[in-house]
Order: sequence, then structure tokens, then C-alpha cells
Amino acid sequence: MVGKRGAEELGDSSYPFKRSRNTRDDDDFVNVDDDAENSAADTSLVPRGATIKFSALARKLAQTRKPKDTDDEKDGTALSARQRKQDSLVSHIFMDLDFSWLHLKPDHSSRPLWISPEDGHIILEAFSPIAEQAQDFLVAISEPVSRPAFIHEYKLTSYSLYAAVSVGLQTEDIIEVLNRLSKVPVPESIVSFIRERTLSYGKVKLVLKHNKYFVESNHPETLQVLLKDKMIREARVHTQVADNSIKAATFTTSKAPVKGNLVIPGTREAEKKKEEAANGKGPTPAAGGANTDAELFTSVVGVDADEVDEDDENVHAFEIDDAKIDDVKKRCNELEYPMLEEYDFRNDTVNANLDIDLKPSTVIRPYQETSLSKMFGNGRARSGIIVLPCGAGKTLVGITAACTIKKSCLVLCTSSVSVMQWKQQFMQWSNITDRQVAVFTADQKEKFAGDSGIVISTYSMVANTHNRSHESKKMMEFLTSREWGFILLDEVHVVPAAMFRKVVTTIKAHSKLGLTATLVREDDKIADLNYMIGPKLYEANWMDLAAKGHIANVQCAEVWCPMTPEFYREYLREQSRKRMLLYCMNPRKFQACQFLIKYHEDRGDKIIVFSDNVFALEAYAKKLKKPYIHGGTGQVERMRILQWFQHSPDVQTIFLSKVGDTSIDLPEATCLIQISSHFGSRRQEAQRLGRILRAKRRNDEGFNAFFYSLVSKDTQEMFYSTKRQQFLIDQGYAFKVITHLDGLETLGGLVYKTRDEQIELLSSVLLASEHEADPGTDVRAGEGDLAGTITSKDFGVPGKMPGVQRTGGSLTALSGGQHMSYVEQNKSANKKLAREAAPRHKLFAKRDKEAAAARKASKT
DNA sequence: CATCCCGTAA
DNA sequence: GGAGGTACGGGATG
Repeated sequence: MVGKRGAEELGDSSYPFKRSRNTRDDDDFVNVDDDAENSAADTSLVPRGATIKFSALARKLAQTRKPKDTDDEKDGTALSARQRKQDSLVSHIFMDLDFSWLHLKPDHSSRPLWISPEDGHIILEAFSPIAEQAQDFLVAISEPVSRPAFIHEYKLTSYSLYAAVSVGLQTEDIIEVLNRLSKVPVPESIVSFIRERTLSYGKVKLVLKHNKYFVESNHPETLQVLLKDKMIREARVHTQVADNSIKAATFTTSKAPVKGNLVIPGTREAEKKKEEAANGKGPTPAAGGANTDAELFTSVVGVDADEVDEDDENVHAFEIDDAKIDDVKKRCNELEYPMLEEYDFRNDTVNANLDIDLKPSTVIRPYQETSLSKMFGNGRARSGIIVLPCGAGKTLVGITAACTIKKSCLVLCTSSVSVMQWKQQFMQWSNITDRQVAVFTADQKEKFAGDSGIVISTYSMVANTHNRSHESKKMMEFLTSREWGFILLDEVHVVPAAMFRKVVTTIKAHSKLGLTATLVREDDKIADLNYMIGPKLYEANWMDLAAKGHIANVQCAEVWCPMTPEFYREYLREQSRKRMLLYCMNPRKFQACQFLIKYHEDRGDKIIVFSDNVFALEAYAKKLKKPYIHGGTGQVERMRILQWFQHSPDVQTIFLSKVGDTSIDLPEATCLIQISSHFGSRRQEAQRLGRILRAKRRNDEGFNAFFYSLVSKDTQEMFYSTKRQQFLIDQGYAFKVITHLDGLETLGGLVYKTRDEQIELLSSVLLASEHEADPGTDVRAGEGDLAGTITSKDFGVPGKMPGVQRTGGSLTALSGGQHMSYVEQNKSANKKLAREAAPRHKLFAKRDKEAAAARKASKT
């Protein structure tokens, strides 16, 4: 709905909803309201594929509509004829998505939700007084699709309902609350969808016992159902012990999965406990503890959470082969019996406890508490994923979780830099000693002392199975031979990659927690996380956090830089691979960049300029006399530049290539400029924005951080830019379009001001791109060599990149994003312009000749 | 440290 | 619907 979202839409195929619209015939909703106010238009959702404009139009059209319609064929009155005509008119606009037949509740205005009967999309009026509560609830049961300022869109999916169930919500409560919040009665299709999907959820568990995996259930029938599946049957391991009913030895079932007196450290509740203890009162039984969960629930739901009566005494289980865990989990998901992974860590007597706690001074923020309460809601540790924006303290959430579980813990990150950061954070926030935190990277292979501790490592270190040094082998043995209480997966969105997913199976852990800021990938693998790690337990709303001051408030802008005529002419002539270089090196973009740097340096901002293209990066940095770092920059040099940037008032601006996206620990910056950002990667865009979210609040104005994308007008860049912004727009960020920078012309020392300078630049660009085309040049070797332009044979072929253009139905339009839609108008005119044998600058005459000669030579 | 190889993103 | 062909990091090795 919001452009083409593909990758992150979970469980897309799983809708049983029919597209039929016979409801009109078999219900009498339409006859209920004689109230003129309840015109048909009000009952229409803002449907998929229709714009807001359409709905306004529909309202107008339907204003005269009388509530009675359709079945009075026999009347044949002029009225019903007119009605039919109008109906068909409206229907024509909405096509299949005309939901005007939905019955609107009399007090609909006080209810914030619209529910689409067809695809499970839920629209929330974010301006409603109870929007915040409704949002809490919706986040629990559905996937946020888009959350701009006023209208939020969510979507019910199998996975989201799975998540809802695993956080403790029950089928009827979900339906009840939905109904309470909705302007229309929850459509039957939705009710049955929820029932159907939640029926089997939570019935099967995956349990780790004595280093072996068991599929466990209270209902032997369920296991029989699963065993009917060939794949699962083959994964089963037959043990000599009684096959079907292993009585769990250590931590089966006992009783009631209520939160009991589990206290997550660092929370207000923990504070309370401490006070009580200090007052000598001793812990009041079930003080706070048992309540907060219920409170949380009731505050949202308005009904009491029933005591869950699971667990009769007998638990049935069968063992499965560790190598096939991944497949079995996947299969179970497909069979609609997703396996819960819960770790009853407090009753685990097999694995040694770890003496770890948060430092008394550490207090966690409300949203961190919320996300953790989803994880520990029933007193056990649920596996799952927590999504928090960068800079919102993901690390602390992970550490707090580790402090709650108090068992051996394995932390996995993407780079060795972040390994060190995690260690440092562990030392900073918790009372863990240096000896208990072991680091496992290429240069450090430590083991912790004692029988429990924390190991921090990288994915590649653990996933790599071949070609290991002796020490690594020994270390791996250490990691794989033991049972881990808890595994923390940093940047969890990388896990679905073929290599990294191996870790999930090779390491045996009772519970897993994935942390990420951007749960999107440009491929379709993100859904795999659901069975690999677990459901998404919590996803923060960036705008909320910004509003509450936890992360910076960012002003986003896209700066449109027109191409100079010379550059544009070359752009139109060139093959796709050189095009990109041309629009990166557009002199006007140079100027815009210079202007913005100047402007923000004067304000006292720290500025980071990103460029994916190393050639452009160097050219810009050298021209504007700023330090730059790219992949080829040595470690020492990097540190020096970063030190300058952080401490020296003289260095306010640095230029970074892709290195800055990951693994460089960037100091705080308040302004970010992108000069080349290719291939619409939403994750990269979000990650870069995250670099400035830590910015401290400044009191003097509303925004305290700035994010600019420089885009050459009328080039493919516009196209990718729009796509890249999608994620942020869905998070509620509004991109402003700046077409003119005030005062740019008068800026002193403006670069490439004269035409001659521009042409010189152009020729150097063309020279470079020629040079780059030489076969056999090692891209990595050359400093100053043109290190690679990304190309694709589809690059720039119209119609070849589906889904990048924003479609009319997008709610993101409401965020101001509609200005972003970019379609290259009148392409044929462009081509024509390019074909016309306009006189080119004499500088290129020679080059053209050579190029022609080269082409000829290669043909023969 | 440079070099290889591999893996990843998009 | 899928490959694209590049910048980058990590690990192992000499």
C-alpha cells in the first residue's frame, strides 16, 4: 500500500479474506441508520489504492445518498435508481475497496479505528485522545505499516497475532478490544481470521534440556499432528527414554506463568522494592509485580487478564535433531503451530547462575521497560525481537535482559568494533567483572573464568565453519558444547543472511533476543526471523521517542540541485554506469554541499557528509578541504580524524564513505548531508539518520538535528532517493523539498562558479570514468583511482524498477511525502534532446572520437 | 602489515 | 522475478 513494501510485509500471503462483496446483500447494516449524518461516505475507510482525495470526493458524492438501497429493486423508484447510479459511481472510484456498506457505530467519532474487512489493515486516527492507548494495543497485535503525523496504518498478520498471543493476549480479548476501539463492528472476516490464527498458537514449545532440543506440548494430539508431517517426523530423534511423555526433569510446567515476583532491574518497580527493603518492611507479597502486567493489560484492554490455565501435569515431548532445528521451526510455522520459546530461567537448576546486576545508579527509560516487560511478561524469558531506533539505548535493553536472566550469555555483533563497545557497556552499566566478560574475535580469544559468564563475539566468528585456526576451533567447541541461557543478537536484521543464520542453529540457547533499529531488508528474508528468533515483541515509534526527548528531533530535507547544462547533456548521452558519477559530481551539488556545510558550521554544528561513491567522496573532500575516511583509510588515520572531529573546534566536518554506515563508532554529530546515495536502501538511510539521533537537545529551537539529501534534479537519483526515504516516512518523518538555497549565489569562495571550472570538472569526471572502464584494474588498490561506480544493466531502464514510485494510495502522502513522488516526465523528450546533435564543447570532440574508435575495435 | 579469501548489502 | 558487480569488514596466513 505504501509503495511496494515487499520485504518487510510479514505473512502477506496468509489472508483468507475473500474479495467478494456480497455483504451488501446479506446484512442489514445499511438499513439501520436513518440518521442523515451517517452518510455513506463516513463509513468508508480510506481504502487501499485510493487516495485521500478520493475519499473526500466520495464524501461529496455520497452526501445526498439515502441510507436505504439495493434490495428495493422492486420499488424501481427514481430515488433508488439515482442511488444505484451513485453507488456505481462511488464503487467505480473505490473499485473493490468500497467499504461504504460497513455499519458505522453511533458514537464512532470517539473511536479511533477503521478496520478493513478485506486485508486486515487497520487505520488509526492518531489525533484521537485515546490514540496512545490504542497504539499500545495495535503494536501488540499488528504490524505498524506507516505512522506519519495524523493517520497511522497497521496490519494484522499471522505473525503479529502470534506475537500478540505470545505476549499473553488472548483471542477473545483481542477481538473485544478491537471492537471497542473500532468505528465499525469488527468485520466477520477479521474475527474469524483472528480466531483461526490464534487457535493453535502457544500450544507447542521448543525446549532445550541437557543440550538437546525437544518439541513439547501439553496436548499429545498436537504432537501427533506435527509428526504427521514428513519433515518433522524425519527430524525426530528416537531416544531410549519413554518416547512420548518425557516428564520434564528440571523446569517443566510447575504452575502459573504469572510474573510473580520477578523484577526487571533498573525499573521503577525495582526502585520500589529497594525502598521497601530499606524501610524494613520486607517485600510485600506480589507487590507491584503481579500487578503491573495486569495493569498494563487493563489499561489498554479494559478487561482483566484471566489467569492462564495452561499446564496440566503431563507434558509430552519428542526430541529433534539440532541440525534440523531451523527447518522444524520453519515447518511448524507453516503448519500454523509456531513454537514458543520460553525460558523459565528462575527454575533452571542445571545451568549455573551468573552474578550480574545493573549498577544501582542505572535506571532504564519507560520504553525500555515496556519492551522488556513484553519479554518477561509471564516471568519467563520469551525469545523475540525488540525494535528501537538507534541511539535509543538498545544496548542497555540487552544488558538489562541479561541481568534479569542471570545466566551465561552470548552476545553477537556485526563487527569487532561493536564487540568492544558491548563489553565497555556491560562494564559501564552492570556490576560484571572484567574476568566474566570474555571477548572472542580474531585478535582476542578469551574464555570467562568460572562456569558462567558472558562471551561477546561477531557473527562471522561464530558462523565461519571452515579454515579455523586451532585456537578458534577450541573456542568454538567451548561455545557449542555448552547451554547458553541467553543469546543476544545485535543488528538482528543481518541474521537472515545465509551465513549468519547458521549461528542460530549451532549455538544452543534457551532464549534469544534480537535487537535492531530497522527491521527491513531489501530482500524477502526478514520474515524468516519470525521462526529463527521469535516474534517482534516491541517496536518503538520514533516520533514518540523524539517528542519525549529520548532521541533527537530531526529535520529532514531533500535538496534538489539542477544539473548544469553541460553535465546534463553528458548525463543523457552516457551509458548508465557513468551517469551516476555525473550526477554525483554535479557542480551545483558541490555548491549546495559547500553552502550547507558553511551554514551549519556557522551554527556550531558537527557535520558528517556521506558519499557511497569513493571517487566523489575524495573529490568533494579535497575540494572543500575537509578530512575524509573511506574503506582504504588506515586504522591510525581513521582514529586521528575522528579524534579531531570530536575534540578540535577546527574540524567541524568530516566526509565518510560507506564505512560510516557500520562499525565506525561515530562521535556525536548534529547535521548530516548525503551527497550520493544510490540504490534505494531504506536500511542505510535509516541507519545514517540514526547517526544524529543521539544529538543533545538544544533549547533554542524545535529541531536539533538536520538531515539533508542532495539530489541532482531530473536524474535517477530522484528515483532512488524516494525509495530510500520510505522507511523514515513510515516512521513519521516528513521530508521537505528544498529547491533553492537562499544566499548560495553570494557565498564567498563558491566552488565551480564559472562555466570553465565546471567544464574542467566535467572533463575530469569523464576521464575518470573512462579510466575506470579499463579492464583489469584492481578496484581496491588504487588510492585516487576511481573506485567503482555501481552499475546495473537495469539501471535507468524505465519500468524496470517496479514499486519505487509512490502510488496514489499511500498514506505516507499525509506526512508531506507526497511532494517526493518523482516521475521523470516526458522521457522521450529527454532522449530527443540527447540525440540532437547540439554542439558539444570542443574538449570532448577528441574523447568522442576515441570512444567511437574503441567501440569499433571491440566489435571486430 | 599486506594479502588472500569469503561473505554481505542492495 | 532475479541477477546485478562494488565497497567493505573479518579472518587466516605468511
